[in-house]
Amino acid sequence: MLFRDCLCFQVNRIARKMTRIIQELLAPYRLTTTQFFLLTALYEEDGVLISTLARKVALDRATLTGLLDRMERDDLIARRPDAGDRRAIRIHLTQKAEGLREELTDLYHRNNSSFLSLLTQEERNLFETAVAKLETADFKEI
Amino acid sequence: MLFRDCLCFQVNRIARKMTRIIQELLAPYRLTTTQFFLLTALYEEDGVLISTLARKVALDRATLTGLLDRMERDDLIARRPDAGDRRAIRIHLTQKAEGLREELTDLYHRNNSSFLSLLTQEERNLFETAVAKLETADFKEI
DNA sequence: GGCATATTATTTGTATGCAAACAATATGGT
DNA sequence: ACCATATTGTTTGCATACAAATAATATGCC
Repeated sequence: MLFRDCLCFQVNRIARKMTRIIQELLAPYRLTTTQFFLLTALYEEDGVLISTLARKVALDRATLTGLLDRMERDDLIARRPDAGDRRAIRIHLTQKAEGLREELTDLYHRNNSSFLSLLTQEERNLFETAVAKLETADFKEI
Repeated sequence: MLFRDCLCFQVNRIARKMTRIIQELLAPYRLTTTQFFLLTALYEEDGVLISTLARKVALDRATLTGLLDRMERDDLIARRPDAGDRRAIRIHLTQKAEGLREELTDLYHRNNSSFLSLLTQEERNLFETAVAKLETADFKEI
């Protein structure tokens, strides 16, 4: 078997490529792809705990700490203490982020449609299946 | 459309998960997943130029500089000047890396089989097609 | 109430990953 | 030979990404 046939490598390669493509679209907004995804997640539900957000975007909480630091610096989000739990912090969108909501949501849909338009319906279904299978697999005994 | 339905996000998510799974398998060898892929590429063809290697593993040359620095530090590869072109550098596997060839190749196949076993033959074919489409698309006008 | 345990977010340390700029060297046209 | 241009690998600066350890706070059990 050849190196390039490795499934993990292939997935990583197209992940990097897709990320770079979105990155270019985001240049006018001075946002990274990860920040864009995080904003999109927050547009769906604002004021969530950092832990909840981490689960939603499938990133480590430690990764979110730095990410949120930079987004707070750039006035995109604000950290606010949770009322009931003094350990917890809730993330809120700023006015600036709200102002970008429509444009970024539109960009999100256009970009996703662009990716999806490359695939047939059958391929889209497969992708969903494959993602679901890889997502739930535990790979305990390789 | 919901955030998690985004194709780019999904691909990135499973890429991270697959990478983490390989990472655990590699723990005994003190190798990262990227280093493992680079070694696998070199097992296929040794003594290649850094630029060639960068194209093969689809990484930026700047990324390879650091990667190769660490692998040289860990005595896995050696940089040697090219005979004909004084700008060029060829990457060679060390004895230590050669000593790991069989084990790592085996791990590579077992792991890849494990991932592939989740998919039916039809799904594998469709996946390959989808990856190829995403890989060759240029996304000039989104 | 008191304490072992879990959860929350952060810190630290390391390793990708890329864009832009750079120095050294090749190459091609004249 | 000369010079504009391209290519090669590196450097710098920035932004992920995660493991392991940590401090602060909740929770559950007695």
